[in-house]
Amino acid sequence: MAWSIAEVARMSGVTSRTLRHYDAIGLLPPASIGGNGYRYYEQPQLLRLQQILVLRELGLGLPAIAEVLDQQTDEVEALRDHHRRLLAERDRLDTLVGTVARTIAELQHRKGSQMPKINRPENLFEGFDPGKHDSEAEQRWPDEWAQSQQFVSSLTPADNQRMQQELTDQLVRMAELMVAGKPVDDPAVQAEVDTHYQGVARFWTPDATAFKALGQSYVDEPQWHGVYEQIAAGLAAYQRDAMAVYADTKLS
Amino acid sequence: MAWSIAEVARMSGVTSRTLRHYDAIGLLPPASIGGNGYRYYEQPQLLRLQQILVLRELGLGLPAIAEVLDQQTDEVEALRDHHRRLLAERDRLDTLVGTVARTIAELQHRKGSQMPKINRPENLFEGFDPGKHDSEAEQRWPDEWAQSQQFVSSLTPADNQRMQQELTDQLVRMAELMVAGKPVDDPAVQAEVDTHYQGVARFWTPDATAFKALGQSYVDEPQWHGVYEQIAAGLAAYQRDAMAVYADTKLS
DNA sequence: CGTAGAAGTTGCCGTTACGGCAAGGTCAAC
DNA sequence: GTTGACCTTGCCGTAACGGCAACTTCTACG
Repeated sequence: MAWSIAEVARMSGVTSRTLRHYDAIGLLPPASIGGNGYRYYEQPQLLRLQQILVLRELGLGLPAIAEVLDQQTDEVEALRDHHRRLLAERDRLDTLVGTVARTIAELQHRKGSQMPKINRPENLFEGFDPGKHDSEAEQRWPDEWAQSQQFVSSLTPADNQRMQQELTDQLVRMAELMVAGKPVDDPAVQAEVDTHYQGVARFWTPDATAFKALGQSYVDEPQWHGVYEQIAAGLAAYQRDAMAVYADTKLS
Repeated sequence: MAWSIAEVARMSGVTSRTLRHYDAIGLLPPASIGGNGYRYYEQPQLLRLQQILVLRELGLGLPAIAEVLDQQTDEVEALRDHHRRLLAERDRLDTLVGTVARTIAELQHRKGSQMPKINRPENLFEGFDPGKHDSEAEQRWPDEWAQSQQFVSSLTPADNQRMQQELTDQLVRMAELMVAGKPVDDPAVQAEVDTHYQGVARFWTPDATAFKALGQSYVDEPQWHGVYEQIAAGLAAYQRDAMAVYADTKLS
């Protein structure tokens, strides 16, 4: 009784592609090949296939399986050899697992303690006097300055509280982008600048030059600079650069 | 300062072939390419290469490394992912190691129609009468025999208990070596025989011929033979052969 | 200034055990 | 005769390069 390749595949659970492969490497030649080139398998081939699959389950390589089944190598010997390699490989993975785990722990430790730290102080705007800054803005854009002052005076303490909260959120998000290494022209960073711009626009509407000057003031004005640097080192300059890009691409 | 590919290879310990590969897959493009097609690297590339090698040491794939270094993926996230895969693979190998070991044991069982099982009976020396054996030794080495008997009579029951414990340990270790397929001239086996020799030397000091005869007696004398075979089938003959090798190499 | 030798380049094959696909021939049934 | 299932060979791809071949370029030396 001769079986076709698909029948053997169904009976054994392997694919016909695999059977062709085993034929190609000489591991399991069919019992006969028809005049049409078809492969036909019989009982001995099925037995051999089962033996192949058992050894394959153990992770033995196909050349090693062939040697064992062709009696060129003692089966126990081959398996002991294989066992040693498995042990070595498992031990290697074992130490690797430990190394990777320690690396993860170290990275998290470094991130949370030493390197680019992101703070979120509660009293960020404590002692922040609105009149003590923006002196340059007051001189260069007097109309807008007056408009802005009028808006500020209309705010309730609760309004102030909420806006400070919003701003702190924005700063922290920006700091995260900076720590993540995003360049200032990254879309995510620019989206954050846009949020900032919308916030500023509630007070007054800066053009490209004014917006860049505002960014520069975050670095120059000690009060603003202190606020930014309290969040994360280098954030003031990062914010200024991001705002400059925004001014150039969206405001001109 | 620009370095050629071979200079970078020497500095970093990788091959130039690897650097070309990293260029080909876009992982580490050179800083510039000369009109002659030569690759030239500079400081930032060296830094990136070091980062690549660190992550490669952890077993991370090159595409994953590229994602991490290009800030497309969080490093900790990638490593956690990698850690999970490593754990799964290690566990797979772990079960495979057990499966292969059991298969080897089963094959040996079938092959010798005897189980390579190692027993550790508590009553190994129960009913063991020192006077009922070593009859040949008594005749061939009467002086040493008398000396040995004198030493035996000086032992307390606690001494006897301890020495039986020691001997059982030795036998079990020897059985493990046998089951592991070690040949009798394997260093580990010979080290075990040496321990055995030191133990015997507390009673008397056999030469090569006497030590071989002692080993043979473990096979011939029913009481000793029973002790060895209770530990593992074939252990008596294995011990004898190992002792013969030891006598030939160390005692003559 | 010509040439040898070192060093650079691209490109292709091989590694493991197949998976997937394409082009084309064959078989069985209607 | 046609259709659809089944078969064939053959090539590409996988991970991370190693190795080799064929060819060009740089550098030092007599």
